[in-house]
Amino acid sequence: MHERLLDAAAAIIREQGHCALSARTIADRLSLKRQIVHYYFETMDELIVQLVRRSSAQAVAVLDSADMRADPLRAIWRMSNDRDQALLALELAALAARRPAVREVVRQAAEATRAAQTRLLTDYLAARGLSATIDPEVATIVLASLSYTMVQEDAVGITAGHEKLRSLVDATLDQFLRTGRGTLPD
Amino acid sequence: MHERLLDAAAAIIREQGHCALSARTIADRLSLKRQIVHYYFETMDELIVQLVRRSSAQAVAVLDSADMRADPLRAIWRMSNDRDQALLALELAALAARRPAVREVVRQAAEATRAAQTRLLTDYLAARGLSATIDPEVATIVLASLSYTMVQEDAVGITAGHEKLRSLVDATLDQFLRTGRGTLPD
DNA sequence: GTCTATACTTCGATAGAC
DNA sequence: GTCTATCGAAGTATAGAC
Repeated sequence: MHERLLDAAAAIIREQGHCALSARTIADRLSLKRQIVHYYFETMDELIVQLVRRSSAQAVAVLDSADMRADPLRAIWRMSNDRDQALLALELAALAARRPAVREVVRQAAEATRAAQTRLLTDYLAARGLSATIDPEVATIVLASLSYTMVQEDAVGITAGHEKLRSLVDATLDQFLRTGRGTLPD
Repeated sequence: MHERLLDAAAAIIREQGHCALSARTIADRLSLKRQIVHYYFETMDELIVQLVRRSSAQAVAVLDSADMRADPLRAIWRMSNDRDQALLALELAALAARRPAVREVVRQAAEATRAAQTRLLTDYLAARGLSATIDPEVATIVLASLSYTMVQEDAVGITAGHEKLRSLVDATLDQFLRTGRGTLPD
């Protein structure tokens, strides 16, 4: 039941935003009474903290798995473009900015994801004897930032320029995969 | 009073997030009773719609003013890095994604800002007879995306890689201003 | 214009029955 | 484990006094 409550919480945050998260909305989704939440979690803050820890561990596990290593930049790009995952991460960040009790755990989760992405790219370069023309950590931030922005904007119906941006990123990643380096013209 | 209520609403959203926005928190900030909000605005949705329209008009006016034209890319970069403005825009976008009644007006506001930024850059290039190596609209999205991401992350205490990213963007914008074109190495 | 008063809903959290 | 019952606080909104 512990896990099912966290699943329900994640679904609510993704579908309706973190403002909609409450003991009632979680329990309703499982056709239970809202007091059940307080039986499994002392407070709502504690529930959120555990949700963040679980999501972060899953994301880092995927990043550290073997099938990300063939094309790490595109893997990061695809992962950050995963709509469900991105919306959850965005909402958790917004939540953390206002809620002291979950701030630190969200900060740690975000930095762990960033570190795993950077490690993935650094290992790729080292294995091929390449020296990057851009810092690997900066590259991961740029990719994550662009994809999160597009997911966020898509949710509002803003699409101006998105197709062109996706084409540019795809072309740049293709070039990187073929030649070991690429440039984003400005 | 109409304007003061909108000012208070904007301040609450910036400081505490859009979940904290209510008739009560707005009125409290002005030492008034919460019912005053319903005298000036039929519903909370209507208040938010008017706040979005006002903020958008102000932003577009700044972008269309003469002192942005000397270095448009840096102007866009500085503007998107304005903490107060960025936090308000991010919260309004998050709010719009979940609140049908304000979705359309936020979408229009965001596309108006993007169009004004793109126009600024396009005019700059045309006045100097430059042809950009990157689409102006895509350039504005990249700059806005990177700065919004850093503002958002700063609010949570995430700082990994931010200094390096700011240095890279600064160097790239310097190069663009000097030579009329620049490259973001990847 | 701004207030008091009111109605109804949802929130987090606790106590205690079964 | 899950429930009913209850609390105080906060939410939107309306009616009506001054």
